[in-house]
Amino acid sequence: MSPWQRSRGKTYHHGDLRNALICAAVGLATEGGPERVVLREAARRVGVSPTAAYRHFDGRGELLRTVRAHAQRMLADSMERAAAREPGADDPVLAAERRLAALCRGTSASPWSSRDSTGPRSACPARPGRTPGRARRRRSGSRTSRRCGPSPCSARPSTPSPGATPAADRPPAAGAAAWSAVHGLSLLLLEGPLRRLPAQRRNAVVESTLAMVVTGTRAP
Amino acid sequence: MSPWQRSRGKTYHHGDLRNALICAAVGLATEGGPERVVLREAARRVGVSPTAAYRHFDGRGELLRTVRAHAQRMLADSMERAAAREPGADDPVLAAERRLAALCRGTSASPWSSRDSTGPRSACPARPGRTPGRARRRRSGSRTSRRCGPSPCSARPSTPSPGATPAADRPPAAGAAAWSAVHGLSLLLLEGPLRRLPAQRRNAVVESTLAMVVTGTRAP
DNA sequence: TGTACATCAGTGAACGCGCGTTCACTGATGTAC
DNA sequence: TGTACATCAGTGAACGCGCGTTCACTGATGTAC
Repeated sequence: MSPWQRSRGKTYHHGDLRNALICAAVGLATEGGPERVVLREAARRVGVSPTAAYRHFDGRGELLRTVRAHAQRMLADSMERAAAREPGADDPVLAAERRLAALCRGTSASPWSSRDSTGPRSACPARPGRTPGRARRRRSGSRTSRRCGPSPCSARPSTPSPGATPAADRPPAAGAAAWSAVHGLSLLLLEGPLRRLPAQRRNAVVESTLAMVVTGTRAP
Repeated sequence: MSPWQRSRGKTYHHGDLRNALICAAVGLATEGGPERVVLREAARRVGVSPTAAYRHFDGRGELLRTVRAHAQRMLADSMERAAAREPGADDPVLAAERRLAALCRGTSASPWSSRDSTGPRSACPARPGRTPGRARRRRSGSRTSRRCGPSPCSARPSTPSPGATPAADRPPAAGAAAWSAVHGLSLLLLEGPLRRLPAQRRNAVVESTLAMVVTGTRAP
């Protein structure tokens, strides 16, 4: 379809294509994990030819990396917001436990499973045997990127979160235990056998897990 | 290559192709999850043409289902073996806790992440848009399937395990908490950021998580 | 003990599909004059 | 205020790839006689 044949209201220049593609890819990743981030499908959802994506990304790899960064930011945001909502407590131990529980709730409340930020295979191309050619060099400082905000999908920009993933090579054992529980809970609820649990049972499972984490990691 | 051109020692009839294909597919799933179970690749690893697989499976879907069942059986086996190795205790509570811990160890010791048995997308075809044709009807009671054992990859046949996944629709909340921790731990260790942890730290993380589960789910 | 023959279990070529990517192109946009 | 023009941001066609699957085939195998 030629540009002038487009229906009225659709401009030839999208105006925010980079962010729109990220949003579409984020949707794909949410639905089926990083492997489902398919450049052509993202372009299709935005209503644009696959080629257009190469104006904004070096290729599928860069789109995927961008989506991953976005996922991590959203997860951190969700955790931070949950922790911020939590009222304090006079007892510092109680306050810490509440904050931990809130962080955990933030994790499982996020539409982003932590799998998307932790899985090692997220970085692999969908077709491992493919040798991608060299993407054309993009122009820097394009009008569009100047015009648009840095955060797609209406997400607020975020600062690094203190609740984010600890260094992978040296996790404190108790922290890793809590991490395991929250990570596992997220996966079971978001994409595992518990994903169809009615809200009430779901809450019971979440609270039960948090209670286990808080009680089980408390100093003896 | 025609059969008579094959190197000596390779028979034209494989003799155990069904199991060999399952083993290859199991290897693929272990490396990269269910999405990586690629029929052609499995055939390639066995050294057979892709078409040959259709003598033993209705198509990729049936191969995948078989692999999944196999994964679940291996996981249950691993858990059962670990529990059986655990010495009893006079105190029934202590005995139950030990058994629980052993079951958990069995889970994370299995080369099969529980993801392979729990992920909802495991059932999806790798190429969702594909409409597979009708596979040819296979002959029943072939010589090969009569000749070969039911358990590929040298796995012992197993009985249904009491430690297997609880019913998805009605998990006891405390059980789900423990499940979350073990599930999460497995994923972090097997394919997450903790996969390169040295053995000592790895054990510390496992034991710490088990302690959290045991302490955290103990009746108050 | 041979032999003929039905059936089994493989083969290679080919199909259509969706993918990532490249190419040459063209209308839209912004700006210098 | 117009206009010419460089640049931007899209387009459609095409490429090669690997995939699942189908087809017609052929050698190996087992068995009835």
